Amino acid sequence: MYHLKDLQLAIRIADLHSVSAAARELGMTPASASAALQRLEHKLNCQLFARSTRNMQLTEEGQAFIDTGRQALSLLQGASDALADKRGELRGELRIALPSDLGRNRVRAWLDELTAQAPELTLRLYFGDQLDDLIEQNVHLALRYGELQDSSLMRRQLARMHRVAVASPEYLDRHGRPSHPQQLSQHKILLLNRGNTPWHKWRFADKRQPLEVELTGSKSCNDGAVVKEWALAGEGIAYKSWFDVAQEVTEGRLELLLTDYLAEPIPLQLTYLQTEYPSHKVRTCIEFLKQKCLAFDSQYPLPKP
Amino acid sequence: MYHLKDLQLAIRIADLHSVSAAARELGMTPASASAALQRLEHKLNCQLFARSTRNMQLTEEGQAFIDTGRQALSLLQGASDALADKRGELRGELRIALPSDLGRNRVRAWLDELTAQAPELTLRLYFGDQLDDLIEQNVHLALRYGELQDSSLMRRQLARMHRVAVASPEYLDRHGRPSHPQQLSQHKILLLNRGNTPWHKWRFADKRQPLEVELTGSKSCNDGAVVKEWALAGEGIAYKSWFDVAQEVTEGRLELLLTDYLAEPIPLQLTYLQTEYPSHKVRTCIEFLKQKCLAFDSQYPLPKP
DNA sequence: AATCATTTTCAAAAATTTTTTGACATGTAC
DNA sequence: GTACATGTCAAAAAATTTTTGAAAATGATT
Repeated sequence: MYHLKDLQLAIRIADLHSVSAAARELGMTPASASAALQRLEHKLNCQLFARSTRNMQLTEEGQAFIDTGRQALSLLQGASDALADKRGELRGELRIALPSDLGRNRVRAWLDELTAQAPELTLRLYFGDQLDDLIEQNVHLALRYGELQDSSLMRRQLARMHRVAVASPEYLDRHGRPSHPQQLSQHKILLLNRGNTPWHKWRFADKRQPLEVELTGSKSCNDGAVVKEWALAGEGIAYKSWFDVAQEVTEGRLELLLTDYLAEPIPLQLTYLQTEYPSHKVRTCIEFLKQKCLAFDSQYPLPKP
Repeated sequence: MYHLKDLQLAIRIADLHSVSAAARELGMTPASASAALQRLEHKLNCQLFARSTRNMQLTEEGQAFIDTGRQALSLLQGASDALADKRGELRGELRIALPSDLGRNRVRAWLDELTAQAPELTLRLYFGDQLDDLIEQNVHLALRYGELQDSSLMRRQLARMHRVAVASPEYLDRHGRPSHPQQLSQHKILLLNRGNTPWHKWRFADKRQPLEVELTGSKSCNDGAVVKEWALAGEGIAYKSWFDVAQEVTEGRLELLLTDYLAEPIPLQLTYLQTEYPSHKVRTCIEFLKQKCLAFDSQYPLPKP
C-alpha cells in the first residue's frame, strides 16, 4: 500500500511530463521523486510511464490508473478541506494564477489584505498572461480576461471592464493624438504576446458597430506589466484593461485615447476546476475579490466622454 | 499528506469500533495502530474518534471523513486491481466468509484447488454461520444460504439445494424412523443457533403445501459442522442442506428422512459488495465455485423418492 | 465493591523507509 | 561541438514508523 504523496507526485509527473518539474513543484529533489515513482510502480507491479531521458509519457495502464487516482485524491482533498471548513478555519495553501499587470499592481495588494486577516493561509501566486492549462498549472483559481470556453471549468465573473488605448502625455505631445482607431497604424504600437504571436487585433466600436484594427507592433512582449511600463516610458500606445491603467490615468501619467470608440467591455473571470466543490478558503477568496472589484468600480469610474 | 495505510486503518477502526481489532486484522501491533491513528488525526488537525478506553466511536466530523475516505480507497483499490486484471494475473488476497460445515468439508478443498492453479493468490477464510455484516467482516465474498435482503449487496446464485432431515442409522435403529414431520417432536433434535436463539422452525411440504414444524432442541450450537458431527455420533436428528450431508448419506453414515416431505430448495448465494466492480480474482473465484457447484449437482443427485 | 481481562496509550529503542548527496549517462538546444 | 538539463544510481544521512514493555483506564464479572 503506497503513500498518498507518491500518488500525488505521479499525478503531477503525468501532468507535467517531467519528474524534475513535478519534484520542483512539490519541493523535493529529482532523485527523491524518481525513487518515489519507482517505488509506486514497483508496488503496483506495473510501469506507469514510458520513459525517454527527456520525456515522461503515461502508458495506457498508467493513464487509467492516474485518471482514477486523480478522482480519489480529489475526493480525499475535499474530505480534508471539509474538516477545516466545518471549523470555519482559513488555513492551508491557496494557489492563484494572475494576469501579470493586474496581478502585480492591484490584486497582489488585495490578497495581502486577505492573508493579513487569515494568517494561516499560505499564498502561492503565479503571474503570467499565457492562458495555460489550469490542470497543468495546478492552481485553485485563475484570474483571466475574456470568455473561457473550457467546459470543465467553473467561472465566476468579477467585473466587466473596457479595454482602452493609452499612452504617456510625452509620447502624445511628440507624435500627436489619434482621433480615430484607423490612425493608430501611424503610431508606435505596444503589443502583448499571447502564445507565440503578438495579439495584434484591437477592438473598438464606431456608433455601436464593431471596428477591429489590425496593427503591427514596434515592441511586443509576453508580459502585460512590461507593456504598461513601455507606455509609461513613452514608447508608444498600448491597449489595456481599464483595471490596469485607471490609477496611472487618474494620476496623469497616462492619457486615455479614443474614448468615443470604446468596444464592449470584456469580462474579468475567476475560473476554477469543477472536480471539487470549492473549499471554504477558495470560496472566501472568490467573494473577497468580488468585493474588491466592486469597490474598484466605484473608486475609479471610467471617464465617459 | 498522510499514508494510505493510515486511512485504511482508520476505516477499519471505524468499522470495528476498536483500534486493537483493526490492528490485529491488518497485522500490526495495537501500539503502532494507535500511533498511526494519532498521526492521521494530527495531520487532519481534527479528532476523528471519540475515545473511551473500551470503545472508539466516530465523531460527526470523523464520520464524514471516513465516508468519503472509504469511497476514495475503494476507487484506488479498484485502480490497482484493474492493473493486475489487465495482465490477467491472479494475485493478491481473497477474503471469503463461509458457512461452517459447507466451508470446512467441501468448499475449502475446492478453494485449495483454485489456489493450486493460482499460487500468487492468498486465501483468507472466515468460517461461521452467523450472518454478520459484510462490511464489518471486510471480506470480498460471503457464501450464504437463503435470500439476502441487504440491497447494498450484489449476489450470484450458485445452486438451489434442498434441506433434509438426517440422522445416523444407529440413532434411527434405536429410536425409530419418523414417517411424518409432525413425529419429529418425539425425537432428539439437533439445532443450529443463528444469532442468540436456536433456529427451531424446520420447513417441509405436504403435497406442495408448506408445512412448518416448530421444535425444541436437545442440543444446539452456533456451528453447523458441529451439528453434523452430533448427528454422525447418533445424538439425534439434524436439518441440513443436502450439500452438507450428501457424502455422508452416500457412504451410509447418515440416513435421509422424510424425503416425501421436502420443502422448496433454498438458494446458495455468493454475496459481495456493490461498491466496486468485482476484480478479476473475485470474478474468477465466483465462476470457479459456480462450476464446482454444478459438478457437485451431477455427482451427488438428491435421491428422489 | 473489587477483581479481571481488555483496551488505549506512552516513551525509548530498534527497524524500516525516505531523502539527500554527488555522480553519470543521455538527449536537446544553440 | 558544447553547454545544459534530465532521469537514475549507490551510499550515506535523516526522518519516519514499528516494536517493546509498561502504565492507566474502563466495562464486565464475581
